[in-house]
Amino acid sequence: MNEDVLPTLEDVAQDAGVSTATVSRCLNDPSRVAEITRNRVLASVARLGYLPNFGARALAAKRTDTYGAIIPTMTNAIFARGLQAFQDELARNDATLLVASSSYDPMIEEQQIRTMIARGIDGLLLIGTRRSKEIDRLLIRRGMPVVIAWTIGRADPHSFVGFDNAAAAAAMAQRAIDLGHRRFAFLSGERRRNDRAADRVRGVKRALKSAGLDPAELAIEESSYSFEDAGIAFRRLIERDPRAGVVMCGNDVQAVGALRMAHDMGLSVPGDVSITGFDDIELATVVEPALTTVHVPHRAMGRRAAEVLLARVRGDGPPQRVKLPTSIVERQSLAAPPT
Amino acid sequence: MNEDVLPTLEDVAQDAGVSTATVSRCLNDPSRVAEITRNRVLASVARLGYLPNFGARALAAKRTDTYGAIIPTMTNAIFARGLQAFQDELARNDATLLVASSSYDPMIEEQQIRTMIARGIDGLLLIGTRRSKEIDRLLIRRGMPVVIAWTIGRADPHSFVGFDNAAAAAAMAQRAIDLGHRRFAFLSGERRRNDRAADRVRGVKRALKSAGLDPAELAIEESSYSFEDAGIAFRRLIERDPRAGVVMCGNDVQAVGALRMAHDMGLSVPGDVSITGFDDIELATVVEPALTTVHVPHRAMGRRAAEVLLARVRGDGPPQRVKLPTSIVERQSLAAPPT
DNA sequence: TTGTACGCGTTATCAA
DNA sequence: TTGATAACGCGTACAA
Repeated sequence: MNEDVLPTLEDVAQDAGVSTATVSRCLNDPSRVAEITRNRVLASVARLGYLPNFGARALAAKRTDTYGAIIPTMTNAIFARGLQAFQDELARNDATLLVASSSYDPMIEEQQIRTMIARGIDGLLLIGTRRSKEIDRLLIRRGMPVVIAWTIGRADPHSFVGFDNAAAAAAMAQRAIDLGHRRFAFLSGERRRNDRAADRVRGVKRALKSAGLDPAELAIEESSYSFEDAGIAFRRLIERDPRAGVVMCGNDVQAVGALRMAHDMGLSVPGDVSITGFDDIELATVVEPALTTVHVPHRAMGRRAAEVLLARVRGDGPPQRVKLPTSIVERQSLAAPPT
Repeated sequence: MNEDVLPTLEDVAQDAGVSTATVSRCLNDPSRVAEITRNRVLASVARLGYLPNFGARALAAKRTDTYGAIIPTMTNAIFARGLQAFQDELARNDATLLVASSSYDPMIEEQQIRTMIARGIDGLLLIGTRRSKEIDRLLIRRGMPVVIAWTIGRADPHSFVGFDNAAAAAAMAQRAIDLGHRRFAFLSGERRRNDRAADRVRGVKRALKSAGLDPAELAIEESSYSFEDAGIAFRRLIERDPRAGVVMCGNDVQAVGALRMAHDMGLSVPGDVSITGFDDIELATVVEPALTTVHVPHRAMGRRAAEVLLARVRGDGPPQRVKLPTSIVERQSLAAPPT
């Protein structure tokens, strides 16, 4: 039946009665070969079931059409959605996606970046800006095109496709202030390892300050992004300030954890205390009360990130900074404080 | 400063005063080189910041240490968790993960399989068994190690790491029967494109039959895996059989959609109607009432799948069939029917 | 234990 | 428009 070994360019060339160069051209730049020969070659390709050898192609062409993405976790819907959009856009451009998750650990991320570079990726998607100078230098030295998503960094050699975390959080705080709230608490993610979490807290403090409130009075607790931990942190916040009118949360998962704990503590939401989320994942709509939260365009971010990265690799101009809009989705978990 | 080109094996060899073969050995099989030379070589590697060229290595070694995974969607927590575990295990073995999602479309999956083969993966993780004979033949012809997860197929050239979908669903039905239920409805995923969905329905019918009930009376509606669609399908089911005592759902996402629709329709759960889920994702614990559902060991599946695949690539024996246990998690959404 | 030298399957340059 | 052929950078027999 079939040979045991896979067909090579050489085999196709022989079968079609042309040189390997012609076969290669047929595959990579069909317009440069006469239609009649091209048809003959493509027929041979199909008949032999030829597929180019990836290693050989990468070696000769110095590119892999492979892109890397390192995200904090795959199990949060926000990254999953963004990643899916990123991959879809890559696929549309005949590129494939290499994935790793860092568990929000910069050291792990650094190792994964090295691995991916060694894997010959053409470009890299990273989340946020918290990483060592060394690894940044390595990226730059290797000329690796990088797009950073989920945030808008300062000027940088890298591209950015994200949104203003501080401004989005500030807007939500302002909304609560407008409703008459004066006592705020914040249930945050780990700010030390996560610049988006830090930015969100910063945004809220800014909003408080410009409303004439004292940012120093903002009670802050940090928790991991699990329902369980978030619930515990929520209880600590309430214990610290039983009169807090709004507990703003770093993301929707934490907000749902807070919601559940509030329920367990016999607190009504938003009657006794308001709770706000961040991200607007589907989860926000199925809990009771539904979460008032910040809508973030995750899919658009993933897609745009891929576009920016692909353009960069193709050499279309300098790094870009794409700032996407966020909005507040009003549902039931935020209301005016009891009078 | 630095050269514009990246250092090669040659550069390292020159720097360390040895041959390229020795450097290569240092990197791939350190035990085969004297400690003193090895140290010198590794020092050069570090100083020059050498990283092996992926294409060259793949070409010469005929492997890429890259594994593919094609899953229906990244946005369902069950696959996200499994995929994360799969990747973690790969990383532990110095391998990386290539990802694509097929949106439950066999044609898309087929194209992605081809892309991944061309990309030179060493092994492949697929979900379920619904695919064309052709693509299966291609996989076999190329000698591609494949592990199929989330189900236990029949004997096959491929490995399996999954669970018995039919038996798990049957067990849940039996639980409801034991509670006294007699009128069942099933809210399923699209069975035509999804063998796990089909198996689950089959399992329930089997349980009904062996309890002396008529499987033909089981009302079935299909929906996509979104809260919205599932809610609509739930309403159709209730309209078809207003006296249904239990609506079993194909997964937790659908069950939550059903729960919400029941709430909107003024039905109390489990007072007026019981609802069961499948998967046991975190979501199941935060809704009200919490879902009684089938617990599936997603992480273990991902990890074991990686182990099986890696073993297969290393040539450790024939394909394996790993069957993992499932269990029923009793929460609040299933109760005895009103008497 | 180390070195020599060839082959892996492409792409791309240069001629024809 | 097509064909020879030289890289591309590494792994690995085989030899020393």
